[in-house]
Amino acid sequence: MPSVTRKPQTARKQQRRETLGRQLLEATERLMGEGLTFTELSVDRLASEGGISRATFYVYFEDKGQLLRLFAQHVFADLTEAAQRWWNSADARDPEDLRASITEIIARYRDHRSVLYAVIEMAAYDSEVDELYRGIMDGLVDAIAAIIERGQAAGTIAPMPVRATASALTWMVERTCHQTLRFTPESEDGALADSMTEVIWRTLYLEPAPRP
Amino acid sequence: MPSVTRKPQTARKQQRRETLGRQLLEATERLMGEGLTFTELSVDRLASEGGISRATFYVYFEDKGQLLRLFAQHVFADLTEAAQRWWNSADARDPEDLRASITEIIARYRDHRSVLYAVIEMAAYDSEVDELYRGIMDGLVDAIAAIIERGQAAGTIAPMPVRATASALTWMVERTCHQTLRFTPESEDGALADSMTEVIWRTLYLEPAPRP
DNA sequence: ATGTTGTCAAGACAGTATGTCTGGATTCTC
DNA sequence: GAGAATCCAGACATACTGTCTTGACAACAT
Repeated sequence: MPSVTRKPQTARKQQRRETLGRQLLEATERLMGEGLTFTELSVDRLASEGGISRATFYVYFEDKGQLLRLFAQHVFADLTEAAQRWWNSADARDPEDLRASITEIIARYRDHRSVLYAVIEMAAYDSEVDELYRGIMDGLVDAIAAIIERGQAAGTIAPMPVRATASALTWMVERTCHQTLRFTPESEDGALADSMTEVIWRTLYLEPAPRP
Repeated sequence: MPSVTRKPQTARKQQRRETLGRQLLEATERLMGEGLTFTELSVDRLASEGGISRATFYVYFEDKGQLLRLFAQHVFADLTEAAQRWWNSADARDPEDLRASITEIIARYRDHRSVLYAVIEMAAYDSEVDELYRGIMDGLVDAIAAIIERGQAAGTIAPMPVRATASALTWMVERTCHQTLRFTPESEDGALADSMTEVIWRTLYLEPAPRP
């Protein structure tokens, strides 16, 4: 039978889990900032850097994957918030709005690049992380698909395969951020925003012209 | 001193390495076809499936990474050949040419998806594989950048950040193939080609129209 | 103050992988 | 058929994972 003398302290444990999560997030960012890969980080190294023992780590987390999924949820919440700005203003057809939204997404991506890098890394071989990441990205694709459909209904966006185009644009932003931010300094983020804005703008909003 | 009685048989060894490489490639595709991840494949499992012992594997290959880089070189040669078709015909500004090129790239990508998936997977945490992959992709970006520059010089392509746009389009194709081909059947490759053709066409060749 | 409870670090443990290195068997080559 | 190359089976040291136990310590209720 369950304990009678003391109520289960799952809430307390949950709180502790989150505290440790924050500590370990900082530890992860520190270690990855030194050029280490998340895969290369052993649980021992990670726990030590976070100020706890390996045994304690396993009290609160199943494994590195669960920890990373915890990190990811916070980061994705922030990133999705930035993306929201885009699709809230998408119907306005204002290129400046679009550019500002893309700029915001790039900035958030840069802030969280350590965790995002770890997620992408682990998604490549861990199916649970992969599913989480794909779920998030699918959500973004859906939102853009909705924009395209609204635009087509209103006659402001040309006919095109909705879902596939939304997917192409979404993954373009994701992968370009991922590959570019790793090596280029923040000072070039403007050019990056320009070119992605241009591609999206021309794809979605430019009037079709007769082809030669 | 070096052996006198028998000349070093490095050529022979090299040949054997390639034979084994082919065997192991087939083994890899077989195992990954069963849903296994390249990371999950132990050297032991891989060698057994390829008909050799683990010890023999280490005679011919440093580790799984070197083997994968060997695979990758063949696959990339084939893929680059397909991409060549695009930039050979790019100046012609024929949308049908563009669509045919993209279709060809998708088909080759689908053929080699096991190895490509393994490469992308391992590039995420192995810096040598990462460098190989980035090198290949950089080559593609360069080629597209050259197309854009030629087009701009000829006045057929609008002013835009050359390198960043080339990068965005390249990674769009890469990532969309990667994410889409994993889950959708071959029958949908046509729609995929349509939408990517549309994005590239509109980005590069469409006449600018006055913005609202 | 005293005993109960939750928390933690430390260490032991089995299981699995890696990469290296034997010895002995087999196959190739001259 | 002798000598060399090639292979396999197995042993080895190392490293990491995930589980478990132990003992120390602090919070807390009575």
